[in-house]
Amino acid sequence: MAAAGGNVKMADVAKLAGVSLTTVGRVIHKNGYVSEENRRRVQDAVKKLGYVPNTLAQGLKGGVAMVGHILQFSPNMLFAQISRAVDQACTQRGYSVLSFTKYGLPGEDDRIVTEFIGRRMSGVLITSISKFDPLLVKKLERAGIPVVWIERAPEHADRVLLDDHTGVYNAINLMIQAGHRRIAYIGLEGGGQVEKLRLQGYHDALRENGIDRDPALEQFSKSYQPPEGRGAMGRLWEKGPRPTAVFAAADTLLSGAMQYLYQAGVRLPADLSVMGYDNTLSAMLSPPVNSVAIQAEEMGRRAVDLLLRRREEPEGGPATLWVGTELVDRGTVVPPQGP
Amino acid sequence: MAAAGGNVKMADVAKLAGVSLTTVGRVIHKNGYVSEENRRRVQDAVKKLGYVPNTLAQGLKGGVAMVGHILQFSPNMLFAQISRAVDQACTQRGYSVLSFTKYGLPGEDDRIVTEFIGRRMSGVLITSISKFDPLLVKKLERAGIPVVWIERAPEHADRVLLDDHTGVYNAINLMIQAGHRRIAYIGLEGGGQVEKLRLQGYHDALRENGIDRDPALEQFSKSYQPPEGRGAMGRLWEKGPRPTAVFAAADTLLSGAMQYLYQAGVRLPADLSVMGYDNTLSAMLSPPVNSVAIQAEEMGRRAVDLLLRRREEPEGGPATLWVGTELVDRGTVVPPQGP
DNA sequence: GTGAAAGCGCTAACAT
DNA sequence: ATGTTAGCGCTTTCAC
Repeated sequence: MAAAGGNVKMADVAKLAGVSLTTVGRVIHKNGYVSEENRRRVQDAVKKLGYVPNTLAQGLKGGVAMVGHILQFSPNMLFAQISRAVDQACTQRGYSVLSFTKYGLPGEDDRIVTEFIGRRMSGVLITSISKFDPLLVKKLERAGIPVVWIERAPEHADRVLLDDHTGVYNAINLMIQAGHRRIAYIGLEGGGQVEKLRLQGYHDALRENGIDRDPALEQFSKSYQPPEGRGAMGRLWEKGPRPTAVFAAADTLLSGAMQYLYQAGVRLPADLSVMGYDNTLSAMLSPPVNSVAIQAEEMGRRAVDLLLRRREEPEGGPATLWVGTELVDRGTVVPPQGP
Repeated sequence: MAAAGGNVKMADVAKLAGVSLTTVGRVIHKNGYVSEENRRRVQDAVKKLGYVPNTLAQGLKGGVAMVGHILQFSPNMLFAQISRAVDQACTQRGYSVLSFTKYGLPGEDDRIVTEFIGRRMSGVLITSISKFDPLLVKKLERAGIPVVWIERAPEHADRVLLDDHTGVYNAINLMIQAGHRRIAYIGLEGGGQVEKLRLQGYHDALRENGIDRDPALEQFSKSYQPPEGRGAMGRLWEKGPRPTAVFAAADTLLSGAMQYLYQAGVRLPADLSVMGYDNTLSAMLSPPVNSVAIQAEEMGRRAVDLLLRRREEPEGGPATLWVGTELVDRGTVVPPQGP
C-alpha cells in the first residue's frame, strides 16, 4: 500500500514534513539545531515512509564503512571461526564485511581486488593466504586501502599470526609430562611458515626434555585431509617401535589417524595417547580428543583494530602481532602403558 | 610513486587522455563509437593511473549488483556448504554477496535489514531461519527487494527447500533392504518443518515395509550437538531390545552417538549399522559412515535464480522449489548380525 | 533555527 | 565519432 521504502528519498521526507533537505539531514544525524516541532514532523515522516538513507549516495563523498575479507577456500572449520571473529569485530566497530572466498579460479584475485577498489573499501583482510599476488596487494595499497594478513602472511607486512610454536610446544610437553618419550608427529610436508613453526614446537619440546628425535616418528602428509592422516598413522603403526603418543598438527589429520586406529582395534587413550590441533573436530571424534584451540576472537579483534589504525597512520614499520592458543584437555593424554 | 588508484577519477583519465568523460565511459563500457586512436589513449591512461570506476557512483543511479545473505549462526558445516554455493552462483551471475550471520543479539535483524535497504541490494537470501521477523521481511519487500528463503522458510514465500523426506526415506530403506527391522531414529525434538519431514520419512519407510513403529526406538534430542546424540544413544542402548541399526538426523548427532558406542565397545558396522544425515562430518568419523548429502550447489543456484527472476517479475504466487539429496555409502550399513 | 546550492563520481540523453 | 549537460541521493558549507 504505502510507498516503496527503498525508493523513498530524502526529498520525499522533506516534502512530507514540510521542511528542507538540510533539516531532514540534521534530524537523521542528530546534529545541528532543529526545533522540537520540526524534529517530530521529520521523524514521523521517516517512519511513515519507511525511509532509509541510501548508503551509496552517502558514501559517494567519503566512502562507506566496509572492510573486505579474502579467505582461502577450505573445508577446515578453523576459517569459519576466524571469519566469524572478524565479522563480529567489524560489526562492533560499525563496519560491514564483504567477503570473497578464493577457490583458485583464474582471474579471481584480480576480480576481487578490483571489486574492493571500486567500492573504496575501508580496508582488506587476507586470511590464511600467503601467496596472494603481491602486485595486486600493491594495487590495493596504492588505492589507499590498507591490508592486514591473518594466520599466514608474507614477511614485512601488517599481520596477525598464530603462535603455533608455543601451541605445539605446550601440547608435546603435556605428553612428556605424562611420561611419554616416543611421541609421534603427523604434519603437513613442505615448508609453510605455519608448518615450520608447528614442527619446531615439537622439536624444541623434545630437545628441552632430553629426548632424541626419531625420524621414523615424524610423518608428513600431502594435505590436511583425513585420508592423509590415516595413511600416516598406518606407516607409524606398521613398522618400527610404535609410539606411545601421537600428536597431529590438525584435527582433520588426527581424525584420519583415528580411523586407522579404529580399524586396527587400538583403544584410545588406553593403548595410545593422542592429541590434535586447531580444536575444530576434536569434540566430535570418538573419543573426544585433546586439542589446541586458537583464540579466534582475539585474532579477529586485533586484525580489525590493526587495519583501522593503519587507515589513520599509514606510516610506521609493518606490525606482526601474535595470538595465543589454549590447550583443551579431554583426557586423551594419559601415562603410557607398561609393556 | 604514481597516483593513488583509489582516488583517481574518470576526469583524471579524461584529462590525461585528452578526451571527454563520455569517451572514457564509452571505452570502459565498450559501447558507442570511439576512434582507435582515442581508445588507445584512454586505455593507456586507465592503466597508467590504475583507474578503477567508483562502484558507489555507478550504482547511485540504478543500484549495485549485490545480493544479501542472512544466515543463522551454527557450527554445522552444512551452512558453510550452502553459503559457498550461494557465493558461487552469485559470482557467476556478476553479483557480489554481502553476508550477515545472525548470532541472536538484540536489534540484529533490524540492523541487517536497514543495511540492506540502505544499500539498495538486488535481493536477499535467508538461509535456515524460519522465524525471521515478518515485519522486517515486509519492509524489505516494500523497498522493492525480493526475498528468497533457503532450507527453512515460512509458508507462502519464495523458497528453496531440501527434500528431507525422501532423503531420510531412502536412508531407512537402505537399512531395511539390508535386512534390518529394528531401526532406531535419533532426531531433534519439537516440530520444525525440517524435523517433521525427516521423521516422516522414517515413518513412511517403516510403514511401507510393514514394520511397526516402536516409540522406544525414537529418541529426541534438544539440539543437534554431539552430547545430545551421545545421550540418545545411551538411552537406546541401555534399555529395551536394542536396535540393529541407528539412523541419526544429523551427522553431529551421530558423532555423539558414536562416542557412546566407542566407550561401550560396540564395533561398527559389525555390531550395529549406522547412518547419518547432511554428510558434513561423516567422512571424518571412525569409521567413516554412511550419510545423506544435500545438493548444495543446486540449492544455491536455484535460490539465486529464483531471486533474480523475482526482480523482473515480482508477480506470480510464491514458488517452492525442492532440492534433492544423495545417499553416500561408506559401508556402515550391513546385514544385521545373527543373535 | 532553517534553507539554498554546490558538489561527490559516474551515466545517459541530447547535441554537434 | 565526440562532447555538453542534467541528474542520481545525500552532505555540507554558507547565507539568511
